[in-house]
Amino acid sequence: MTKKRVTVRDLAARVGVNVSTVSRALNPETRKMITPEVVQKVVKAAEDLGYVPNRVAAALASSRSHTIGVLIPDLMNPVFPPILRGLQFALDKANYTMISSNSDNRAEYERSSLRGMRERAVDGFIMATARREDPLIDDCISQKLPFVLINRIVDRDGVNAIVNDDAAGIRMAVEHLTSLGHVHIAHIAGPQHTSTGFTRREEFLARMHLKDLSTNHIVETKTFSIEAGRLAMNELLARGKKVTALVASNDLLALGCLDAMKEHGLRCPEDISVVGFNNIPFLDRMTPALTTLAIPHYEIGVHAAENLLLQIRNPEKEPLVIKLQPKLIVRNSTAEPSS
Amino acid sequence: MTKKRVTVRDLAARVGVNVSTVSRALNPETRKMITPEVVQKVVKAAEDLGYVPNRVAAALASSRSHTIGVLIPDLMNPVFPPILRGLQFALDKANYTMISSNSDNRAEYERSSLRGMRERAVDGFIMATARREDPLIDDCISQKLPFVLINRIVDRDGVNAIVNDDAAGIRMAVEHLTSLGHVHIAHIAGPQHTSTGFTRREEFLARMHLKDLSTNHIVETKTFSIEAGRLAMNELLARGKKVTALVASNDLLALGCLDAMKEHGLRCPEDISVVGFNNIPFLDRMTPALTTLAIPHYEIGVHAAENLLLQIRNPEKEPLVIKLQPKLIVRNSTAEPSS
DNA sequence: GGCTCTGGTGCAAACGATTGCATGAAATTA
DNA sequence: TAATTTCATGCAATCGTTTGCACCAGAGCC
Repeated sequence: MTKKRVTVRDLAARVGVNVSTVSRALNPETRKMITPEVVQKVVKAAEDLGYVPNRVAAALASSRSHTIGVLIPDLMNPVFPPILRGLQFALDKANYTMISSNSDNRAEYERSSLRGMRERAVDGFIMATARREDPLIDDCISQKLPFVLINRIVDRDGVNAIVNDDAAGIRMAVEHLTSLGHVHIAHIAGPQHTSTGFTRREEFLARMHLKDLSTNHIVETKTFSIEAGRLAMNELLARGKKVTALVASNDLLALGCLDAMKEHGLRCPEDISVVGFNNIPFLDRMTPALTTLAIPHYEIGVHAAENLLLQIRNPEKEPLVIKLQPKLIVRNSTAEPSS
Repeated sequence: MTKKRVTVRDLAARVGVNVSTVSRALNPETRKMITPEVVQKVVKAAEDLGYVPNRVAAALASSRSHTIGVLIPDLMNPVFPPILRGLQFALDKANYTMISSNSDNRAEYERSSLRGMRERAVDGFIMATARREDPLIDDCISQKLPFVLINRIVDRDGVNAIVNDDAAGIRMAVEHLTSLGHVHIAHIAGPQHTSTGFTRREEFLARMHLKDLSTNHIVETKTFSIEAGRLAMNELLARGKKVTALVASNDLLALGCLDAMKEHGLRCPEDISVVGFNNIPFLDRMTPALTTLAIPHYEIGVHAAENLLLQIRNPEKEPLVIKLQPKLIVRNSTAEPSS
């Protein structure tokens, strides 16, 4: 009537060995302890009986769930899907799965997500939600939970992270604009509590100083979003100072800037050149196509997963920060200043 | 030295009750069996000791993992992130989590994903990967696994699904074009093994027949992708027949069509009007901004999760198909025929 | 005041694996 | 040939919950 689940016990009975032998025969890591011929038989029995291992039981017994948790601040931001693909690719190879959660940037939600994941006994975390000072991450450290940060990093060190080389990116952006002849360059800075927003702004300042250019045209935003970009640009324009180019802390902000410019009857790149950051898809089809910095998202995912797995296998592993290089993609939202 | 995990046993000892009481006190569904005062004490002890329940053990014991599996065909397609958000929203409320997997449209991968999820003892599935005839789904049915289909549906019935009303969408698209005065209308049809590609094409045929318009201009693609759209459009143009408008089976195909048109020196909408399907983000910023059909993605996710949970709680539930209405978004990739 | 209910708890058996240790036979060595 | 090592396998405890059933005291009933 009620066809019960097939368990290792059933396989053991059928092959005529102990469950422990079955367990070892089925687990690639312990398979070598068992006579190939027995392994053979066990595998066949498993197929015949349609055995589906119960990873939940395995997780409980071994206290390794082969699952990791992923915290994403904003799934609607197109940078994340490719990262998730990269993660999945690398995790698959190691027979791990992920449970992911989108926080919409709400710290409280991140905390409860993390808790939920811990309850589900994940073996580690990938976090893309880090703020520069983040109690959640301090908790993870003090509780010795394995994790790796992506995109955003914290101020303290001793953590594993795979990030974009933000400073290098801004350097390229500024270099690009100045080489076109721009001197009145603005910066729409992202949230300063995130390392991305902060680092990009810092480097912008540094580069501009180096070239003896004015850094008076900086506006900070509260979030990385189109709307925030629009508001910031409105503020910048309201100041009435001369600006012929701007670098936005990311593409969404850049889009908002373009919207605000349109509202003010300003053209891009004729009146103001704009460069973004992230190279999100489809923006090459806009008019103007956005000049931006491409980031190897997929690779970030792959590296993050690999790093995390290393850490899980060897908790003593030295923390590692990998900075991947961005690439400047010049399109037609940037041009020589017309004035 | 090694601070052990806090378990129900510890709480029981501290409060001076049996573990079963602790378990019942902590579980909202059984809490009412216990004296409020005892519940109180247990909860306090849990907080004091920093108890983190082990859902893995709970899942094993109760054979309900409170986890569902989600199969996505192409995470890079912007329709999916909002669906995932909708899913997460509805699952959260019920204290469920999801593990999701992106198949890149590979049936083989879907099969192994599904297997992996079953091993992880998920309580049900959300599948966006369905082909019209899909052995994987037949398997799920015969094994009585709870699942709900989203976006795409299978030919057989008796399944739960939350889909867009594709026929209605195409109807609107054709209506829009004919009311502008178009008569030479082409259709770039998506893969016919998916219900979306198939239904949209069928309805296109039906509508055109109804209006006594020629249906000679149909090209089918193998995938829903920009590149496939480009190739299809090239083929259509190579036929050399007069076409003043086209409806693409989805936005990605529409983008490909626009690319092909550009290569051939054709303008949109002056030479050919184009309407897409899905309303993916940022396409309102292109030139021309794409006329398309908006689909309530987030709601699809919410409904799908709710439906699945219902099904999990009551396996005898009657299968339900919900069709959500799309909305025509007219932008400037469509205009009156110029000739 | 005896008798049935009832509702709160305790007991102990699952759930389905993993894994340290014991065991015994075969293989190696002296 | 005896002693020793090695290797494949078995034994049984364990992981941390859930949950059916037994139990008992007090409440309600006649």
